[in-house]
Amino acid sequence: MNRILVVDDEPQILRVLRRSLTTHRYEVRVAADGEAALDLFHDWSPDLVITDLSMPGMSGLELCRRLRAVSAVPIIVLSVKGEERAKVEALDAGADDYVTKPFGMDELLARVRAALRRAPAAGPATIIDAGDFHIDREARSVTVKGREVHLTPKEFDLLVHLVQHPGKVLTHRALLGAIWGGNYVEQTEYLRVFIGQLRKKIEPDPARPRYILTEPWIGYRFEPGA
Amino acid sequence: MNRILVVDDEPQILRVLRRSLTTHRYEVRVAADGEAALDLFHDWSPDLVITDLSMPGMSGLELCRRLRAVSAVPIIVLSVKGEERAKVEALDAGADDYVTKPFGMDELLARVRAALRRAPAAGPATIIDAGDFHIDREARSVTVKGREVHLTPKEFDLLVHLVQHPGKVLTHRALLGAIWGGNYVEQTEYLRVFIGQLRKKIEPDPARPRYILTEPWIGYRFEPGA
DNA sequence: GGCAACTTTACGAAATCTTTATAAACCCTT
DNA sequence: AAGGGTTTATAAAGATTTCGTAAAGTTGCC
Repeated sequence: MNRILVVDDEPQILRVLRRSLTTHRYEVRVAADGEAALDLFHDWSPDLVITDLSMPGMSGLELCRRLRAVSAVPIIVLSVKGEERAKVEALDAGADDYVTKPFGMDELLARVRAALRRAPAAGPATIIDAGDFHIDREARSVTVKGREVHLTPKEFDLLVHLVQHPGKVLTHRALLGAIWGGNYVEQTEYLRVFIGQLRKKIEPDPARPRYILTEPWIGYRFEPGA
Repeated sequence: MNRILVVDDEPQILRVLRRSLTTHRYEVRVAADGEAALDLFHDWSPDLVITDLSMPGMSGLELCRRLRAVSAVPIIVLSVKGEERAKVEALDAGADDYVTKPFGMDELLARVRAALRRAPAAGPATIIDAGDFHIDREARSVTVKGREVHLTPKEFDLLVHLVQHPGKVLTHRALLGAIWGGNYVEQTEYLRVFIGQLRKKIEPDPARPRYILTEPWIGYRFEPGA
């Protein structure tokens, strides 16, 4: 069931949207302003955001930008303004779609479906199964061939990143950027020691790795066993 | 530069769209009906499709479905109909967005940007198939006639470069510049030894090369087998 | 303080890249 | 077709960079 966050300062709109969306089997939460929306977004990680453009405090435009800074979640902007200028601004601020009020509920629902359909892989699954590996991202637990292994946070993130791209070579920079952030893309020594730790914990014979293969001068590659 | 395929049966609309899109640095091709659009799509693989809804022959709706059957390319549907019904149908047929004529060009351009922004980064093809060769650039793997061969980074880059220009002679300078950088265009000895290494790994009989042919005094040429 | 996780350092081993040497192939001139 | 000069092929030694690993130092939290 997809989660939709609705942001608007008019209680009446909120009521209508919530009811329609709920009856179409979406899970809905609402926020009355941008601040509350951001909080709810972080706590609840919805699959789609529908926001009004003009709100007290943070505008819908600003909300788009703030969301885009941290997420690729689909955003649909609602507004009474039909002016082209506003549409262009909103779309360039990161909105995926722009619907002018008054709108037909069926159209909005169709646009919601379209936005969700193309959503980047419908949100990373919380459980990952790949070969000998079983990973639960929520519980942050890992088992290899049924044997549970304890990983530290960084080790866990590193493994998840590798497992999510089986067979592909991930460059040192890509891994460092993903786990440690963009300021650490040069610290290849971090990678060396953490890959070493990981192998010690998950490889049957750490000296001759079977899952995490090194691609000299480039990066590392994950091969799911079996 | 992004490629956009525009489909409409009205020459006037085509002219307007082509001009606006071209001046905004998109590469544009047009088709007057669905059949032509599908052909052009396969030959040209555009990054985005803009199509009218009502056309002679295959409708825009049908075109959406046919495209969706083979691709996730973003589709923007244009139509004079403002009826909600048509919008819902088009969006559910796989369209990403729906714009009613008459529309503002700025809005359409903004929607084009939005659609391209969330498109899965249509970078240069990651998989290259040429004759006996199968190269996956993401996995950095190479197979020749199904047999996997391991290449070092420089060897890999060199091979990819050759394979990307089958039948063409690449000069020493061009290859050196592409793989080692502009400061090494004179080090033809590098090329000699790396071409040698490559042939040792991929040629059935390295002494009588079949894939990587030398063009004396000029450079090297790649011939895909089969 | 004690513990776990992370960061930093150091060094031998491994892989790749660079350089060199020699033989073979090629082109041009005579 | 013979010879000289140039380019190419190949092997192998040398240099450089990176990788794996252990261990010591640091940070933050209970």
